[in-house]
Amino acid sequence: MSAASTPDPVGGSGPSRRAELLAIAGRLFAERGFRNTTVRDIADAAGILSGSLYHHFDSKESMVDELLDTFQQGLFAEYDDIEASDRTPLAKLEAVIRSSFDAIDQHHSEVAIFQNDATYLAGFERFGYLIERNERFEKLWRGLLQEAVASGELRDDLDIDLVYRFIRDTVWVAVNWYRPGGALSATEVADQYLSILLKGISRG
Amino acid sequence: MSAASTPDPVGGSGPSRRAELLAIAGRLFAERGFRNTTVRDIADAAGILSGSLYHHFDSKESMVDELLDTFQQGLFAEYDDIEASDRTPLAKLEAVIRSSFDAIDQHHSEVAIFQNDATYLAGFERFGYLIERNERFEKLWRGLLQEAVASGELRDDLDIDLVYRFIRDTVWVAVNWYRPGGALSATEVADQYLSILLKGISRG
DNA sequence: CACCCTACCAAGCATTTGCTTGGTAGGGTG
DNA sequence: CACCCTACCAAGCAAATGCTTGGTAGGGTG
Repeated sequence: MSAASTPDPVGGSGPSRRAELLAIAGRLFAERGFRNTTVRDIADAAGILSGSLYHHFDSKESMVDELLDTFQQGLFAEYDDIEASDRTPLAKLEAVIRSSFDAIDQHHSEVAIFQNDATYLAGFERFGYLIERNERFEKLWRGLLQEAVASGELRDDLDIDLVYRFIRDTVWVAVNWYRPGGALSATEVADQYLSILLKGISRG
Repeated sequence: MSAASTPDPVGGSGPSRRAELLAIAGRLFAERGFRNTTVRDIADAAGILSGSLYHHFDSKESMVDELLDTFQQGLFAEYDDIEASDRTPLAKLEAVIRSSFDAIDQHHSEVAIFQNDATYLAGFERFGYLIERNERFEKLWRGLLQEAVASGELRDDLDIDLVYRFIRDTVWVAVNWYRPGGALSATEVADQYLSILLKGISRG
């Protein structure tokens, strides 16, 4: 049972079978939730028997693990670039928000899985990194908010904790209705979201 | 097996055992999700054996059904009052939002269950009413928004669909972090949310 | 041709899950 | 005391679920 080979043992012809299966699993996890997706569901969707999945992966957990870890690494790389860039705090915040809508567009399954199952998964040692990264995430967003208040770009009469949660939720919850390839592009959605967030919806 | 008696067969001494069990189930459903809460979990939390639950309820589904249906009836009664009241569209919208934060405070479990499991449950005939009420909900909120735009109270340069989802999500997602009896009261949270929503977070 | 490797099948096992069945303790009522 | 009702227990069943084991078809390589 060597099984569960390393991610993409080869490097030639199109998406490997392993990558295909992972994408299928991701879609199902995103739709039904991790715990409510059975290995038989995944196998059925792939046209194979459930046992055959274990030729490619150690366990069902390994699949989400790989999906979430890979996705988050990419996202944080973008965040780090933005944080290190030369902009005002508010401009950084805007960039981070746009980058997040982009993630919803480009990595829809992973974002949905994270939104729905991270709390549950974080309860296992294996997924301890979810907690660490969540703290890192919160520190970054909250920090940008505080700097933007300090720099005078944002109102100072609001509860920062509440504003933080407001923004975070508003952005990420969009994964529940946004569909890649739909009427509005991720950029258009981000534009309007930022307009509402910054200027409000009331007239004048 | 008459079993699964009508809600609260008696009418005297404090919360009936049945009501207690329902509250326990609600808390667990809210925490872990409906499908991830087993009847044994509920029974354990209540200090009885799982089979004993079936003296009070027909099925696990009956429990969520009763929880959600009862809650929604109350909520829509409030919405109807507001809609029928004598206020401007924007004032109605504000009232509806405040009423929703109140629901998060007073019926935390039910709101959480609805947020997490409504999509899944709506797939069953028994829960068809969830779809109907969702349409009614959407019609009401969206209608108020349109009227408020028409009356000149709200900006007219935004995508109404997007604004609708923005508000809806922003309000209800709060159930994930708001805790009744916490630092901020539901009213205080509603105040700040409305301030952000209407005026935005940017300065000036 | 012999060998090996990838991707799969066929069968099944242990555990968990929702629910059923038949029974019982204990309090109230005639 | 006889009777009944509520709230439970004890035991277990059928289905679903994650995963294991041993095997095989088929293509590539020496």
